Amino acid sequence: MTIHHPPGKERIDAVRAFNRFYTRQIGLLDEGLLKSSFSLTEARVLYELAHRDGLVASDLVRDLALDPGYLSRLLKKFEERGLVEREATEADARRSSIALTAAGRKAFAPLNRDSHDQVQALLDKLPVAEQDRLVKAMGTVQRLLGDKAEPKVPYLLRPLQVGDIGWITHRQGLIYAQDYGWDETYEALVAEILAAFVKSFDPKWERSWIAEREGEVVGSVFLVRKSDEVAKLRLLYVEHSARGLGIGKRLVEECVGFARAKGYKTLTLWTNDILVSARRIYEAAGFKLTDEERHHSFGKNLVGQNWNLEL
Amino acid sequence: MTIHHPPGKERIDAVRAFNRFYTRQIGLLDEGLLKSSFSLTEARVLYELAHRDGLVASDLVRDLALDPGYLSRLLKKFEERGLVEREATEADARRSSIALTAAGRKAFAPLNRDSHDQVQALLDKLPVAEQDRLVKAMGTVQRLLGDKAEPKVPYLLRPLQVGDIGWITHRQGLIYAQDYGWDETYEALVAEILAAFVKSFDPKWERSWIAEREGEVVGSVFLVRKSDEVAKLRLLYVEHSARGLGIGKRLVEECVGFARAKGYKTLTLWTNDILVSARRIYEAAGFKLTDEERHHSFGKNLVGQNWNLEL
DNA sequence: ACAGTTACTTGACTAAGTCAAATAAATCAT
DNA sequence: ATGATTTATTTGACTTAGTCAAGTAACTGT
Repeated sequence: MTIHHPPGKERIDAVRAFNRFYTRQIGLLDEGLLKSSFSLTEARVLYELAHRDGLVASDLVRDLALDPGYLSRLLKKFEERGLVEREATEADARRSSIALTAAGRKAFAPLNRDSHDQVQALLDKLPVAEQDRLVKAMGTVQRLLGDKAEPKVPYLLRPLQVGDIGWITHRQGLIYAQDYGWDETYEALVAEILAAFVKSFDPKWERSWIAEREGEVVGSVFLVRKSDEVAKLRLLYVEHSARGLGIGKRLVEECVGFARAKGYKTLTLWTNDILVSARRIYEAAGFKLTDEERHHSFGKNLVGQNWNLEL
Repeated sequence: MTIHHPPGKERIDAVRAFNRFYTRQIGLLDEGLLKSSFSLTEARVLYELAHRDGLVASDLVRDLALDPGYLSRLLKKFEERGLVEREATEADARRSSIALTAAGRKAFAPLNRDSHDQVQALLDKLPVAEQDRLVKAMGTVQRLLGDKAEPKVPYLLRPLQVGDIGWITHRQGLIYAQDYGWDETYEALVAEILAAFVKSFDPKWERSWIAEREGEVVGSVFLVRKSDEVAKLRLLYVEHSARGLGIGKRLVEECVGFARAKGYKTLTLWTNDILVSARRIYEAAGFKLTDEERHHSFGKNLVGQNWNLEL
């Protein structure tokens, strides 16, 4: 089976269709403003002022992509109506920080409430599970199109939760099918290993590390006990989208550290020679190749390798 | 472990944040139009005219949410510039169907190309896998907010593909954790069953059915051979979002039909008494409860049931 | 047939946004 | 420090985009 990536044109058209769709969607949401005395742009400015402190005109110009002249007049009008106050900043006499007055907040409140209610009405039409999907999908769009502001925490490690072993099986199945053409028996092997891990899990001697980034699983590794002296590292993987953050290295380091702390003498692992980037991580961590054997698995001819690290 | 549904307020705020974000996004995309001689609204009208035939003014008013008077003048201007032609419809003399002329198509082409290129440039900043995620997320948003135009094919059944067994494990793990509080050992059981299914799969006697809706897995069922005479139905599930379409019933019917066709004498299954909606499906299909036993599994006290259907 | 709609048009506006030029206060490079 | 540049904001002079209400002609249902 091959994984289907739509050709570029199809993706571009899909994005354009979404833009048309959302242009209309925003138009519909704006209608809610008609009964207020504010335009969409005014409402956007008020929103920013209500939610952020110490704003200066140029911030608004940049963040809302407004014409400076237009904004200047708009703020002047707000000031005349007593909705905002401007105070010159100490550092730079050209700029003044803009803040809503009590009257401004009072004028904004119904606007804000209407917008809130409108969105609530929109969401209420969907069952909760779909509301979650919607929010999640919007978050994905925003994150992918956003200014790539890297999250403060690039990733975090946590133990296994419900849903993880299925998810990891799913992703590993797809990734190895996509990258190396392995068939569904690899996915089945992952499922089997993970099922056994959960069933016979011994927290004293074993552990899992799930790497999560912005709420999504982007990598994992498992350490299982083979004997009093030997632990095995299993199923290391990192999502393509999360490569280059050192997650693979970190996962292996965690394993090694845990194995040492528990007093294992040897940490062993099995992999295949074609998995080059994983191999580099193992080498860097001090693993030595002990033996190789040809095998036919997952629909391919492969060369399996055992690696050991003496602790 | 409980599954976290953000409270309503959080979801509403997330949607509002997305609206603000996309308002800006669309603003940025519109800047591309500045160098053309068309406004955003004009471009939207031209786009519709270029892509749909036999449009009438009121279609545009409805679909693009325009003011009729504004559109009327806009079309008049287009007509004067020779970009569109209007022809009275036979059925209704008030309406006339609007079409781009050759000159209109020529004027639209660079506009269209610019928009295409702009989106392409946007997408090119992302790796292909993320482009796919973006398109998929946009599709989800559009579908959930859209006019609920039910797809023509409500669902389709297909056999197992790479990625499915992990996905099904993931979803079943989460759903049963969410609905009944079962722990991760249930997910492990699903993984184990599915791994075994793939490993020992005998296409002559066994089969899987995956229900897919708009490209997403929404349900599944598996039939495995226990002996020459007995087949077992396993792991029936349907996503909450896809309930009410008769998918569960259909999956069981497919199983029963297959078992009959293969000459099995008995179709058996194991379930738990709390799974009420599944039980109804089994009863409707003619299954009889043969025995029950209390057991402690998945972190709960449960009553397991065996059901049989004599074929 | 005729009351009520619907499809579109026109007139009379106003709000919204643009563009260029001006001003004043920073910053930068000697 | 000094002059050249840049940045932040304002102002003037516009154009465009969009709204609202009223009007006309053609259709629909009873």
